[in-house]
Amino acid sequence: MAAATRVIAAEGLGAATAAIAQEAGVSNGSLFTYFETKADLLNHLYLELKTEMAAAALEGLPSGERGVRAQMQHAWSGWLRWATSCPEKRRTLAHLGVSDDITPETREAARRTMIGIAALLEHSRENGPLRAAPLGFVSALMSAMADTTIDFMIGDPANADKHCATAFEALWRMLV
Amino acid sequence: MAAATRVIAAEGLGAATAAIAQEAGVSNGSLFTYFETKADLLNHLYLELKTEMAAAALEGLPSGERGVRAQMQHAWSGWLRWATSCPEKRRTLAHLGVSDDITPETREAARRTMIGIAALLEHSRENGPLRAAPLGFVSALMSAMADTTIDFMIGDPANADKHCATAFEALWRMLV
Amino acid sequence: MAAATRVIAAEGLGAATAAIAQEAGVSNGSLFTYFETKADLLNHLYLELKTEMAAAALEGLPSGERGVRAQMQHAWSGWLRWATSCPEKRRTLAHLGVSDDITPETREAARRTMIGIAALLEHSRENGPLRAAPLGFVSALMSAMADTTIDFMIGDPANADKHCATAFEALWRMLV
Amino acid sequence: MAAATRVIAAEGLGAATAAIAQEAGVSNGSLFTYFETKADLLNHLYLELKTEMAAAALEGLPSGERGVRAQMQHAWSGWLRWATSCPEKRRTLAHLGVSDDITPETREAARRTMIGIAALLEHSRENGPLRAAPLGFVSALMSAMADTTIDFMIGDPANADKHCATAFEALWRMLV
DNA sequence: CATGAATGAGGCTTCATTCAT
DNA sequence: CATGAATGAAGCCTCATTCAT
Repeated sequence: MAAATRVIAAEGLGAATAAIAQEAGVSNGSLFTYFETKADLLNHLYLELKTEMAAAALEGLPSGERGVRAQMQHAWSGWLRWATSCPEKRRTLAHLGVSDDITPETREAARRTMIGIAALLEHSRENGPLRAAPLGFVSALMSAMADTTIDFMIGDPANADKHCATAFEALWRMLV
Repeated sequence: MAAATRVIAAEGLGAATAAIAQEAGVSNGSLFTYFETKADLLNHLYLELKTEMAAAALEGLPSGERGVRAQMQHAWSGWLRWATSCPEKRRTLAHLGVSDDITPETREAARRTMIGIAALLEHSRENGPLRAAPLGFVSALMSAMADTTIDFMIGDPANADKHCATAFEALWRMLV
Repeated sequence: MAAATRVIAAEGLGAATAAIAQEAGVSNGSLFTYFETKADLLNHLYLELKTEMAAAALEGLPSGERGVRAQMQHAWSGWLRWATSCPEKRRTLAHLGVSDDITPETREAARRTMIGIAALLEHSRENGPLRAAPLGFVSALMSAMADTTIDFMIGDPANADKHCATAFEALWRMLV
Repeated sequence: MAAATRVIAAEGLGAATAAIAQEAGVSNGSLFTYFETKADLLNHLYLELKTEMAAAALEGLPSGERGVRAQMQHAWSGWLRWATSCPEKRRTLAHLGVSDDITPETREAARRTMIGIAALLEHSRENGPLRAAPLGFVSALMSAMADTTIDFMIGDPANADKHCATAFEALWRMLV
């Protein structure tokens, strides 16, 4: 799993299964003891990374009495910090996100791991101008902004925190 | 070029050059008379589609005296309308956007075709809260929002105009 | 052994040893405790099935005083009844019969298990037109006719007995 | 095609496509320019060999006024002579005949190439003891006898003609 | 003796690219 | 310049067999 993350981050989804196996220190045949198919491996990896990302966002979430903005900002920071501190995981996740090998079932499962964040988002926008839009749409907008911000944080580490904060303010203006 | 758009929209970047040639009605060998390499073809296609997209956004742009908001809204609508009315071009562009075969030079050239939009954006945010952020960052945020919105417009055509408008308002709140 | 019969009947000689082991309810490794090699397993299986087939043909053979035709017909019926009542064994035997993994030694041993039938055949043809042909040739002709008949009995069960009798009469005309 | 015949005769159906390509003097990739699949190659080969075999049996067939027995004997000789003079084709055909890769369509097409022989057979048995049996059954019996005889002719070339004649007499006793 | 994960050679097939015609 | 057969490297996956536990 970790080996696959590294290899895919470096070579993209075209990475050979043999390369992943080698990076993992096992024979190429062994890989298929654990995953029936390359696609199967990719699906597992996608779900694992998404789950880890969601956990990073929600870890140590302040209680609701601190206000939903504080909660949201915490989640945003956690999310972006995780992504910038594990650039390989993030890069691999980006590759997987656009792969045709990821099944709808896996995407749905991944969506469910982010349900906590969706709840926060729902709460944030409930009285704001986006209150009438589909939640999935608002979520997707937020994700897209996060991804973009992460790219800039990685590309310009000196100002990473500033970009993170700037984007959050922009997001918040969008929502409320 | 059009053939490549159709084939890549349908089969992804893994599409065989032979399939593209066949769709274009030429022999597979001929393809390499026009493009040295598959990667070369992809780079040309990327640039062409990006250029067309930028043109669609800026076509019929109202004069500055109508206000920058009106200009921006026009560009936004043009952009999204183009993307939703040519889903194959849009899909192919999305594939190309994440390809490792697109060179930095091509990406830079593509960026330049969008310089008109960037100028609009610069003007829009000049007194707003994002005035201090790098323009590239703000551009990327806008592009990400546009892409996301396009997905929802295509997925829910009945409400396409509503989504388009909703997202523009959100974008504008972000900017000013 | 029984598991191998079932699996090979279903999947052919390409059946994986792991599949056979699983069908037998043992681990794939254990299979190689009993058989050194897949080829070894196949040879044992071939011999077992051939032996069983010969036994089915000769079981309850009437005494010689009833005449050699009666004996031969009994053997023929027993043989074909066995094959049609155990189609998996028959199918597997057919697969094994053409396999390169079956050694000459095994084939020779299998031939010996059918020595009783050969004796009957020898007795049947001793004054007939095939008296001068090599016994092995006549045996092979009979086997080929039996195999063909079995196929038609399995494919057309309603007339199985009729086909069995028809073929025996044809065989007998050949022999005497 | 000829290369495939040689390689399959020597190595069986497990023969690697690469080996066939090499024997044919082309690269392994080229093989798939002509045949979509290994199975496709096998089906073509099967049909070609069957067609050739049928042609060999019927070539120079005497006119009906010489009597059906003379015609049948001519066909039988032609058939067996072809098989014994091209042992590789014959061996390959035997392998293909039991392969799961040969589709029902191909088998049906092969059957049609032998329709001339079937007609002869129909004529031969029309007043004989097998007149009531399905023609397919009688055909299959004849084929099985032919195959067996061929094996003995190849294994004992010195007596090939004698075996050929012996078997024909046996066949004729069966039929009339 | 049983287990089952590990092995790695080998098979089929794809495809970007070349080149003789 | 067009053609399309030929190329062969590379990829995914299977499976008989081994061996540490």
